[in-house]
Amino acid sequence: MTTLQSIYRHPLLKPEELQAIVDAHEKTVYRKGDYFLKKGQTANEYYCLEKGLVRSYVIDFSGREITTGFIGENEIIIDVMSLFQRIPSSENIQALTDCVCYRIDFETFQQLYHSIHGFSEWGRAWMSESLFRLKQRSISMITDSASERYQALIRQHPEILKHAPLKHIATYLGITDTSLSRIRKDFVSSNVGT
Amino acid sequence: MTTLQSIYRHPLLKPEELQAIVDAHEKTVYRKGDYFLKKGQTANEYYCLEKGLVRSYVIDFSGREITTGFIGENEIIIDVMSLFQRIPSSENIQALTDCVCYRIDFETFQQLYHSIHGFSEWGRAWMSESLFRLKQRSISMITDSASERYQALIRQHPEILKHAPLKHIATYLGITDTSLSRIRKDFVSSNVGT
DNA sequence: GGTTGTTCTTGTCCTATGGCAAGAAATGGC
DNA sequence: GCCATTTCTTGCCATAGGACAAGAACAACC
Repeated sequence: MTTLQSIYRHPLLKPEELQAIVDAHEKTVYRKGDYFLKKGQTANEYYCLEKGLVRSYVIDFSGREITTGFIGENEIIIDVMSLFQRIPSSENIQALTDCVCYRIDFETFQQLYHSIHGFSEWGRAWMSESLFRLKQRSISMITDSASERYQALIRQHPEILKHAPLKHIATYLGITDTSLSRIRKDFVSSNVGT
Repeated sequence: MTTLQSIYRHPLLKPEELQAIVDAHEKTVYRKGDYFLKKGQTANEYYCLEKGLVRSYVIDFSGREITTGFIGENEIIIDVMSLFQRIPSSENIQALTDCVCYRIDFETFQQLYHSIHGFSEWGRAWMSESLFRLKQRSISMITDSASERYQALIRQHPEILKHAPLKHIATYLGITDTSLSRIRKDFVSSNVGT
């Protein structure tokens, strides 16, 4: 199963429709450090990530980078608000590693979205799940300790450890890199022998 | 401008299409304490709120209620994941006051959604904005102090003060009601004479 | 392979918020 | 109006995580 097939899997998409969607994508390569989207730009496309790791972040009022998300393989690299509302992005999206991905531009997407019934159903399902995950994240910020959030993140995205510096992970968790360093030390020593 | 017209305003919706959408809703009344949706139920409709205030919440692992959102007038009362994915809801949605709202069931919605081009555009725009607001909330949990978050919430939804007990507001902000009580005291005294 | 910049760890002390408990105030039946 | 319940405030002490700074480890570049 390819990246695109796994991303677009949906019960209402017939094989030939899925094929049409897949064919609308164009393979693209990004190098570590490249930007998929910069704050202030209006997105004109989105990307399905086959290989690599990506980070999105915003700059807060005091100039500090706050990581808003990590995007892993078989996930979509997109600023929904910028792409669909045609407004300048408020976040930056940057490759943490070299990336292989599949690009589709807005116009092509729109045309497929409105001509293939199952595709707009897929789109709504994808948005629903994004909303759900984001809500889970908000709840986790409230109910879980920083250490629990760290462990959950690493469980879901172990590749982050290799490619993102502590400070990026820390701002995603809502703590300082100093604290994360201490949390990680406790975590390691509590695992000795396992 | 009625509640429904304000909620469904969209550049691609022609007046007669908007009218068809509006006509598909049925006025309903809820009493304070009533549930729009309970955890475990699968949503079969959503509601546009004309008058009143609503709270959504989940129960965490230790049995504590965590407020996940407040819904005010001219906003939509919905569990997106449950309604569109046809799965049991993980949250409870409850009226904090008597409410006047307009109900539309899933089947009717689906039919309009797929027959009126502008309506699915509207739906996607609504989802985009929901995602955006939720992301802003996550960022705010990281960059702002509890006191700043409280003040922002009250600015956006002053009616919450009258209708929600401290403990509901506190869990939404991610703090205890004790802390919120102290924060509010500081806030009041810092505003003496203004 | 040294130099420079970045990342990570660690120490010390500080602050925001939590936990718990008691009492005061408000609210809701009846 | 009275009682029971819930909500809100306050005090005391505990704790998680922050601020800052120094040094160690690592990486990158020439």
